[in-house]
Amino acid sequence: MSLTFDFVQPQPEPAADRITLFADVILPLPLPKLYTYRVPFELNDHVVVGGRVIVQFGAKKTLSCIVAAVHENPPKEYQAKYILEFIDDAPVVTQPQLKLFRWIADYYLCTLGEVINAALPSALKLSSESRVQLHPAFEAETSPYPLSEQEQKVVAALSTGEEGKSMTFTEVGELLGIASFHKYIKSLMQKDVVFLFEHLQDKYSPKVVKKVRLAHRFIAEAALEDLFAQLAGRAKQLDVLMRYLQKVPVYQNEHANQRGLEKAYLTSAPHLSPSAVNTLIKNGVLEQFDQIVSRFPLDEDDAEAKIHFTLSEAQQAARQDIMQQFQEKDIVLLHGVTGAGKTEIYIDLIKQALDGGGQVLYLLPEIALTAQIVTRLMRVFGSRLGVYHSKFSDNERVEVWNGVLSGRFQVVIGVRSAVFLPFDSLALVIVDEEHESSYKQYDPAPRYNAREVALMMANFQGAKTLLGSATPAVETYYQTRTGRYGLVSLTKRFGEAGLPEIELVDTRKSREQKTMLNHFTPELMQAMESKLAAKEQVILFQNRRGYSPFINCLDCGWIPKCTNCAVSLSYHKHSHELRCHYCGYHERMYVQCPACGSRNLKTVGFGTEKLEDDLKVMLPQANVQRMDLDTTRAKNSYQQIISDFEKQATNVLVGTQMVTKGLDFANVSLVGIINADSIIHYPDFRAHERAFQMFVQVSGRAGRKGKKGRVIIQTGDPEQVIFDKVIRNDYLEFYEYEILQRREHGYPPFMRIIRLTVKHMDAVVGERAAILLTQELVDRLGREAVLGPEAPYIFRIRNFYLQEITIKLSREHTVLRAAKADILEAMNLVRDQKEFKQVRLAADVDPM
DNA sequence: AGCACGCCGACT
DNA sequence: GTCGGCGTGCTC
Repeated sequence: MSLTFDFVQPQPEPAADRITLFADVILPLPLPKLYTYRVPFELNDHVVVGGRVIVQFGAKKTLSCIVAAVHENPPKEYQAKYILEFIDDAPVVTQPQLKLFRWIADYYLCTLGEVINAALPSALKLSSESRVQLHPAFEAETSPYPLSEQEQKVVAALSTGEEGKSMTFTEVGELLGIASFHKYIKSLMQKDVVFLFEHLQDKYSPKVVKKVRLAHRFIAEAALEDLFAQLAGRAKQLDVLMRYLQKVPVYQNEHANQRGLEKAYLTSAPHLSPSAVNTLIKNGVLEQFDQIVSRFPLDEDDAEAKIHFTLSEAQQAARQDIMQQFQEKDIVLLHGVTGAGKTEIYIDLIKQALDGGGQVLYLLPEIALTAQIVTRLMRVFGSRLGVYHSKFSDNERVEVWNGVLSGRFQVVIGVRSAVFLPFDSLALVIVDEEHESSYKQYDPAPRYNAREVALMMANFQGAKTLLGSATPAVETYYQTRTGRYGLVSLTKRFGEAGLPEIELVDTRKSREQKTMLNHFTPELMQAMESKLAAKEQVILFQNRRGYSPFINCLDCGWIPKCTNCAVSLSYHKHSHELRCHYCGYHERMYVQCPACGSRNLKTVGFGTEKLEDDLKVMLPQANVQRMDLDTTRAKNSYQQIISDFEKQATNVLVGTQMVTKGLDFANVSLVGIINADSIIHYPDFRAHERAFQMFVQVSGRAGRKGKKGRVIIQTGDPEQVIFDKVIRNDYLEFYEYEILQRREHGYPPFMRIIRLTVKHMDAVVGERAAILLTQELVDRLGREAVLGPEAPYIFRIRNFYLQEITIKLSREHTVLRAAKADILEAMNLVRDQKEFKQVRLAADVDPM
């Protein structure tokens, strides 16, 4: 595959009997339509739908893009440019994927380019880098323009070496040793000394290991004996050779020698001399060669280590039930309490699907995709398992992509974006923790929900989908009631572990009685002390990071605010900073009030950091660790905190959402929810659902392996209906209560919501645009379907003023289709107004 | 998304 | 007088 090309486009005169092909391509840009390029005739055989091609887009840009369609219809309005180069002989994006991507773009109101951008690992996209080359007509003696010293340097570098040598911009910068080298390139171009071109590079590089093997002529026994004789006295070389022969049974198996041995195995061995290895290579005893290897190595031996487990009776029954329901329904919800052993059931079903020859996709939220679960699946599925994680490098992602394409990986366990992988014969899709809001991508388009995309993909490919959760999304459970989804419930915890006992503690009462110890009620404090004394562990959940959400001057009332967003700055004690949690703006903590000079600066409210600080004082004997966005930013810190907790090096773990899922530690006997009210009182129709899920999920961390756990929820309002359901762990009752609310107020699952956000640097312009958009929507959809415009609670983020419009639609497909067309039309109408050219509009379908 | 073309302020 | 700011329009 060569990626260099020249700009002289072939212009064959099309003969009458020649077929001229055109390709519609998807550019990796947020453009609403496809662009049509002409296929050079002699490359007609190379066009593949789903393959990458290189085209010139605009005056300067060269891009790689995906062929979406090939046809013979020349565009009428314009002259199509030629495709410059074909990168792939076979599609990297398959037909089923293209179909799915079109559905995503359509459903989530975004462009195909945006979907492609999110879907392809960036290493499958090509990067273009500008290069300079000496102009062929340039001759130093005849050039009419004088060159500066710097310019001469560049010319000298370009004229040494072979004809037509080129340099990248970066290299020119390095040569001149300055950052501002662009002016010299520009000047050289004006003087016709150099010209520019774009060079596209494939960013994916396979992993290569250096290997060695015994030169062929020594394989015969006699030759080898001769060799030993020759090397007599060269002890180091003999050592190396002995080690090689020990590891590679040259006699028994000549192929073993062909495969060779990793060079590093010899050079980095403790008692061998690396230079002796090199000498043997130099003298032709050993041959060195490169081998492309997978980044996901797996010894065949590992397959032997497969674990065998048997399902419990309850699990067995659930599995049977799921299979039964799959007979009639494509989608089944497995509603199982935390710790019921859903994973074993999944594994069993995956095995069965693989035996039938199909592919399996197993989706997990990012935080739940831990090394533990991967190791477990590896043991069962060995090299057939691909792992798709956002922490992986791009090269690793390309390998998973190609592995799915080639059939090497039949099972993939992955996060949200794994739905974009090139499956073509899915038999089973599992969406674990299906209620998780992290399945929904919020910011850059496509604003998709991986659960819904997975369901659609399964539908397209005739696969069955199993949704799993202890606290199913209300929308999902509703579908089991309508009969669209099947339902299987697992209500008992695996292995005797009972459900934890949940108690409410009234913080208002404690405050009145002045018995609060910082932010802890005496009940929680006592419970912690007794659990710690019993050498058991504690998890504390507080849904706010930092030390305090804001600080306040006691003398003049000043509160520091973010300069870019309409929020107060949170105080982070460890870094001595005030930080904005929306845009990342930060400044040093003040010693005195900049408004009045007072030193009476008080922190108001509390976050995880303050809890950690307080606990270290209040429980000096305990080892307290904090787990939130701030302590897990570094690559392995999350794993480190988990493993410390697992080894019981830490006794108390304080954290945000992160502590609510995936952590299964047998020794945790107490979970504390510090401030339940902040979770319940949230201006959103899903607030109660989220609160219920969070409380139940975090409670599930308490008590495993036969120990009964205890959960203490601190609240100022214990009368809240939702607590009653949480305490009895009664999902059904919660559901019945919640579905009534949804029906009454016209929320999902009864109505569908599309949220439009209008952003502008100027609040007034933004508001005017929002009013116009609302009017246009009302004209098309009717008054009752459109709510707003309204400035959200946080009305300015990153210097953009926000306005929100909420559209409620009936769930009927035909209504939805028409409405989406209307919405796009209204948005385009606003965009086309001169006054609103700078306005940014975003649509979020099914926001969470 | 880039990048070129096109109209108004501080400099050789 | 020009260099260059970034506003808006287009890319097959």
